[in-house]
Amino acid sequence: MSATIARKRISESTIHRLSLYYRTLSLLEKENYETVSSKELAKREKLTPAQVRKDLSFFGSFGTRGLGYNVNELKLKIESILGIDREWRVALIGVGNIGSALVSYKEFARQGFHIIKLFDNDQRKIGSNHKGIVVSDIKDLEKEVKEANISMVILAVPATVSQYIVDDVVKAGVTAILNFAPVNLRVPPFVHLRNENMSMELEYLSFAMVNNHAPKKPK
Amino acid sequence: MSATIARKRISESTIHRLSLYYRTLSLLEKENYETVSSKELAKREKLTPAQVRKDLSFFGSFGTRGLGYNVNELKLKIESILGIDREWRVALIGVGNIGSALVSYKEFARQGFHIIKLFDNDQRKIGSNHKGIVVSDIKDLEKEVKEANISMVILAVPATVSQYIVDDVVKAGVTAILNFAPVNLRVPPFVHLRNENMSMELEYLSFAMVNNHAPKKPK
DNA sequence: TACTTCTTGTGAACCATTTCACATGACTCC
DNA sequence: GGAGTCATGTGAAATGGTTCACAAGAAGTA
Repeated sequence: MSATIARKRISESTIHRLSLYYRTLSLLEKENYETVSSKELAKREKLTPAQVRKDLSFFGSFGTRGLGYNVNELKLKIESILGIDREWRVALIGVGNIGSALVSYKEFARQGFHIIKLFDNDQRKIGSNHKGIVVSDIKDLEKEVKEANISMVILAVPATVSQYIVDDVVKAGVTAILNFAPVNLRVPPFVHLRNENMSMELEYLSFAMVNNHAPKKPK
Repeated sequence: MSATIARKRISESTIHRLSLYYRTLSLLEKENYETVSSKELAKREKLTPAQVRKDLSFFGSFGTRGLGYNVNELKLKIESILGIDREWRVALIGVGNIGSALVSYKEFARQGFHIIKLFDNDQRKIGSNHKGIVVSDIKDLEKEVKEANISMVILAVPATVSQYIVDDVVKAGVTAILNFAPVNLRVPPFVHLRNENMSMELEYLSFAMVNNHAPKKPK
């Protein structure tokens, strides 16, 4: 009935792959597939069928032997595992280049991440309206985060100030932070911090080109 | 003299960590550090010193026993390993939300990735100017990519059209693509394709919150 | 030069993740 | 309902990545 609680520690890669499965299941659903096999799912993600089955097996057994997985059912299961079967109330801090792009990024909302508050420290931005949300003064962070019942923060502020801001965010009681600045932030052990480093993948590409790394591991 | 060619296959995680080391070394350089030990570097990245040394050891021995690594020297070495010791000519396709944010994203240029061409298929955008670059018609992709000697493409187009566009990009002879659309793209085996999935980390956060996953592996 | 301290570079040991391989169950068709 | 096919779920094996532990080199001190 409720989500299976994973006891064994689940690897980061497994979780990332669940995200991929979820996306593909949504697509399959739109394409009116009733069921899907680990083989088909694997093919779409360029993985092995065993990998797919093992990933899912950490959380239960959702398939039918001989048939595969019911697309809609599995999608719902993964939604519940990932915790995206609910509405997350998210604040975005830093309405610059990246920040404003993220406000309009529909993919977030589609997965249940709703940006409902914007903050900045720039007087010219405070009070302005982005996609129906008025930018608040970062000084009111703690108060407004609490009032709006925010549980996640996306940080899109310049690297130079991000440690100060993250300290404030933590003070405001937020325990999940997605950071876009290219810096290593310090947070207390009970706070979940993830970094989105957009240069990293470009650097990987450049490494691969220069070193003639095989683009994909051979099937 | 020239870059050490890695013979053993290097893991993706090692390369990603090199990116991190690079960033931290740049910082250390600014802070006027002469040398740095694997211990200090590890501390800053929340890794073990052995991990740092092992990563570097795949490419040579850059340190001095008893002393550590020369900050500037190691930085240059990593630049050369990652292939960011040169200017990469990059085209960005799709001047929407994300696309326009990326044009102004200074971090790319700082690492040698220069966006010098913009493309879109929207007549209202074609001809407009973003940060000094005039948006070209996607129809002229092949011609302009060749003329401008582009070797990498950043794809920031809607998921629905991205496969068509990536086909054109491949036809134009580009072999390194960074895709921001949440789809699995098909490319020939000789093309390097990386995906930047911005929802993935939010989903990881949500998973972690819901499942009380320890935010960080204990030291 | 002998002694101490520091820190690298690296095989070997350890641990985690992926893949294999197969028993098991579901469905279909004669 | 027996035979054939398909595809899951999962221990066990294989592979890959991380950490350990230590020999060896560099610098400083006396």
